[in-house]
Amino acid sequence: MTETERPLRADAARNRARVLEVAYDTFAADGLSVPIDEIARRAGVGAGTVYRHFPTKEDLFRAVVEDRIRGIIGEGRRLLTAADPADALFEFLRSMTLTWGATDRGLSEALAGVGIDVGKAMPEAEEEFFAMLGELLRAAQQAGVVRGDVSVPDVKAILVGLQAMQSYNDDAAKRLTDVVLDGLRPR
Amino acid sequence: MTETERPLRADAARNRARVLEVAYDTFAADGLSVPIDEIARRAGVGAGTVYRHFPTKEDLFRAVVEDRIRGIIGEGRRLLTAADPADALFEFLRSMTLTWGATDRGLSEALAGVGIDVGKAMPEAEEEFFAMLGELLRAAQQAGVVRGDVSVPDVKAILVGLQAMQSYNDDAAKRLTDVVLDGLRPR
Amino acid sequence: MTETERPLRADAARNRARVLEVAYDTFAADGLSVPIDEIARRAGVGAGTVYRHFPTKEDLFRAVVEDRIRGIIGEGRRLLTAADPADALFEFLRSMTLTWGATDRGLSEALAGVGIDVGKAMPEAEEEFFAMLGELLRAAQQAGVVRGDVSVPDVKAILVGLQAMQSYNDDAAKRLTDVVLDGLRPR
Amino acid sequence: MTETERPLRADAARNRARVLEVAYDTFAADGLSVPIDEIARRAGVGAGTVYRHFPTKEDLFRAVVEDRIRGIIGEGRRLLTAADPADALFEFLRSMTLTWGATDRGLSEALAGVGIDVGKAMPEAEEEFFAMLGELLRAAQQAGVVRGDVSVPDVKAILVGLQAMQSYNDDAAKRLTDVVLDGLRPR
DNA sequence: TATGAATGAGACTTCATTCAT
DNA sequence: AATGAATGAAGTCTCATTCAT
Repeated sequence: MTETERPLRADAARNRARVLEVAYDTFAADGLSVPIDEIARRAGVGAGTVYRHFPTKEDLFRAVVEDRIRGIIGEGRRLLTAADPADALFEFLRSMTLTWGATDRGLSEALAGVGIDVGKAMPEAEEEFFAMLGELLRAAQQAGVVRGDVSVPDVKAILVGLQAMQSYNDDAAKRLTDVVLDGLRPR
Repeated sequence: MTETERPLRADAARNRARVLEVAYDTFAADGLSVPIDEIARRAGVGAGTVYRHFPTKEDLFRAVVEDRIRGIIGEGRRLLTAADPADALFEFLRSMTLTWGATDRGLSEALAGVGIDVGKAMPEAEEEFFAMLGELLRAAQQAGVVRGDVSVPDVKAILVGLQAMQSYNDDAAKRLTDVVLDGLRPR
Repeated sequence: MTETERPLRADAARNRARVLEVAYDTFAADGLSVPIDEIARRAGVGAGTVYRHFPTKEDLFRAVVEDRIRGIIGEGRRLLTAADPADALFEFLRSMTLTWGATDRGLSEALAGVGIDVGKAMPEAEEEFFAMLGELLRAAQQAGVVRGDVSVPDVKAILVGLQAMQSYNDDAAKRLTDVVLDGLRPR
Repeated sequence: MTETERPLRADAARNRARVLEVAYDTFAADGLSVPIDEIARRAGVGAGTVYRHFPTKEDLFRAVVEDRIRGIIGEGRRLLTAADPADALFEFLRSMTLTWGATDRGLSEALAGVGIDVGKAMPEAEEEFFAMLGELLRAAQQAGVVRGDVSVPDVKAILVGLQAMQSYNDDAAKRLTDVVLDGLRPR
């Protein structure tokens, strides 16, 4: 019933994957303001090829960031089931800050709304992300390890703050993340 | 000790001050990516005049941000003497986040290292800023209201995080700033 | 006499016809500046297929326009035999302007030499077209309804003017075509 | 009371004039689709200079075409007073077609609405142009040399047609302009 | 043969910086 | 010193044409 999108030809799929991979790395290393031409150059393709797969720069952002966010959502859900639900939220925020944030500048920018508005560009992913955060938050609150007056958008705001802190000083972040997160615990 | 800088002619000084003032407001409102031409236009001078006083855009950033940082340093010292030293650090961070941060986009960007690297661009101001932060921190630690294992760079990192949180969601920041700061208190 | 062109395979012939048909409609509706990719898409074939049958965009123009011109030539000859020869020229110019011109932007452009030079691109068709026009003109002149000092190229130029007038203001053209054509009658 | 637009600096005025002059010639010779870079190159300035004086391509069109149209309006008014009012309209259309049209492809395109919509881009000039045409038409109709059922838009449409005819075949136009215009006379 | 992916030369536009007036 | 005009290197995106599959 959905449109049958025929699979990409092998070479095209390879190129698309290559562009996406290069875009991942480049955005991660240098942020979202890298020129498309630079990405094309690093991928060893013409600029037109990038534009064939991703008609605007925002489409490329979307593809990269959406993939990342889905990975993050998966990570969150995995923690929900695998780890102690009480600690899952803390685990998640710690991992987002110290693992993902430390290696992906583009992702941090996207989450902070710099260069792309995730809510507008991919509302579904945003929604799923918030839903997942909600589950983590609820579990933590029910276990009594997080204050009851904290909302999901609050957690997102905290995350943005943690990532900014991490970008600014990775070393300090390693020690401070838990300090900040402690603020979320009931007194 | 210092180079002999002949004093500016009166009109030149006036122009410099005017440019700086306009740059303050403009960077505060629109961030650091505003074109120089726009600043010149709003200041009612030619672009060349801006470049005479500030040979590169970064020099203008530096001047604006340095001035801001000096203001902030003053604010910190004032709190140290005027307020209860125990609360001065919390007061300061709250004010930086909710008052300055909320009205000065350029400053937030600068503190977060977007567009300019404060440590490299104006080491002296950075140093004084850190010194002031150190006094606030020491007072708070001596009063026993802040954990002993927190360093000055840690406080700066916290500040950057708070401002990013504020930029992202002003509403949440109003409630969460104290929550985050609570994390700094001894358990 | 002619080069031995092996007949197209059935499916190739079908594709060629399909492309041509889509190109007709598309050029008619949107003019000659439509991208080839768009035509390929609408025809349901790959761009390469278009280029196999028409090695350059101009070749496609040529094919479309030549076909149109052959249709027009047929129309002229039909009028010569079916209608009163004296009125056939006027009928023809009226029909070209108000019927063909009004529905075929690409044809108007082609006749006016925008995007393609018919005389250079398809001399044979041009020649036949002129021959047909000559017959219409001669008949009209012999009937005494057109000035004797008007040549075939003159009639073509008049036609181009009429079509431009029609493109510019269809409403005015409906009233003015006969006014302009009146100029051709002997005083 | 009106904004005081300070006069351009001498060198800027020279450059602006040079760009405009080159644009005149280039548009006249090659039509309105010439790249801005090409105009800059021929004028011996950087592309940025063209954009300083004419922020968009349409602004440059406007400047060139508006100047031309004002010239034309002047020509029309001159004919109204200098020549026999009865013949002024015919003189004007003849001149537009055989003198201006023959040397200015860009103007013909503009009048026909190709590349720029004069009515939208410079409504005042359009209005003045139509007003002037109206005066010419009224004078001719009062003198009894033009049919009473012809309107100002009709005259404009005729003009577009004549210019297209001229573009297509200058030689024929020389003989046919009067033939076409004869159609406007009462029978 | 058909496909549609890849190419790469531009097109328009912006803006930090330099320089003639 | 001040002015604001000029420069030219990007940056985003389009499209006729070629070519691997």
